[in-house]
Amino acid sequence: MNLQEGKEKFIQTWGTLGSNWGISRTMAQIHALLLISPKSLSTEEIMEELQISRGNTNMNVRALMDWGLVFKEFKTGERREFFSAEKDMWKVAMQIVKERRKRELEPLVGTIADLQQVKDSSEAGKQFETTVADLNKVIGKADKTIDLLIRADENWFMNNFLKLLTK
Amino acid sequence: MNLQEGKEKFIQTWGTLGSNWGISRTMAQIHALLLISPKSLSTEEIMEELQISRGNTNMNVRALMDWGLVFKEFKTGERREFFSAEKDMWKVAMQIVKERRKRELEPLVGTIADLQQVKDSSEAGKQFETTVADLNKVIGKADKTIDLLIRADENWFMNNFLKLLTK
DNA sequence: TTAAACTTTCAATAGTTTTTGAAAGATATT
DNA sequence: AATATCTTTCAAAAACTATTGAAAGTTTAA
Repeated sequence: MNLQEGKEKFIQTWGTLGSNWGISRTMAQIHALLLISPKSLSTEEIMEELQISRGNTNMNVRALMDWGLVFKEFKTGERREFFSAEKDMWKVAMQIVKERRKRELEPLVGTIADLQQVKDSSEAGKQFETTVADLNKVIGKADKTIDLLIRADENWFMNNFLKLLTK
Repeated sequence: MNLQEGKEKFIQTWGTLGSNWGISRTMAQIHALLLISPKSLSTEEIMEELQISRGNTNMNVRALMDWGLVFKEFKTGERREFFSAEKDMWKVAMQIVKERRKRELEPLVGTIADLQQVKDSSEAGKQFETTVADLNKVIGKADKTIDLLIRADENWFMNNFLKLLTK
């Protein structure tokens, strides 16, 4: 497999993976393209490389910036914007975990609190209460685990950063 | 909020959540319905409760069985099949993790091995190799973590099971 | 063996999501 | 101030995914 074939396969794979995870295929493909590109790319270059329209490119690049996975870069003497992705895959994974927690877990916690207000002594009511309480426990556990993971990671990063500064 | 409203909210919430995770909305709704139902339900009852067609019900119930989240039950003197969901939410979460690992992580490992065959000394080639190698490390880490999680869980279960047997 | 009860399949349809591309909106340059 | 370059928006179209419901298939009972 040569580089060109490898790039295509990587972009396709990342795209498919993304669509299994509620991320649009194109968004994941742009991300993949930027991940393997040594330099930042303009809208034009992304359009060209992935054969997609300007609007589509713009929308998805902005979504990637919302996710904190892609950043704008300005080049001196250039009016256009250039985009580049965070390359450290561990940071990428952490960022995705963080964002999903914010977008999904947090609203869920609120909903469950509401559902726990339901009181009903029928058999169906009992099962409902048990399931909701049990779900609440699992969500709580997941939330704590993710929190721990993020904290550990941030400390690790902070530690390295400090080491670098004081070296 | 009364039980009926609570049930509807639960089913809707689970459905939305599912669709963020690449699971079809209806599949997640059937799952939710079975989770809060104290008794197993027939196709007919699921159709009625969620206002969906027979074909749709059948397809999605089978998909849930594929995921190992729902089981057939036979009642004596009944020809129809009844369905019930695993109620222990921790087991549910574990089962989802296991299945996703099998369906996504495992194929990915193969693809990455292929991508690591690419050799190219250009700058673009270098970045490609670095990204793929880095991704490989993160995937490996994730895989090991999940493996540990599953093993720990299975041991825990096995331990409890043994305790129960020898009590 | 036939009929009844139930499950599965699948082509057509409905619904949802993504993409396009042209127009409008910015911002910089002359 | 007019023009050029680049970015953003959004309605319409295309692509994709889910759902229906009737027909075919299967199993059980008489």
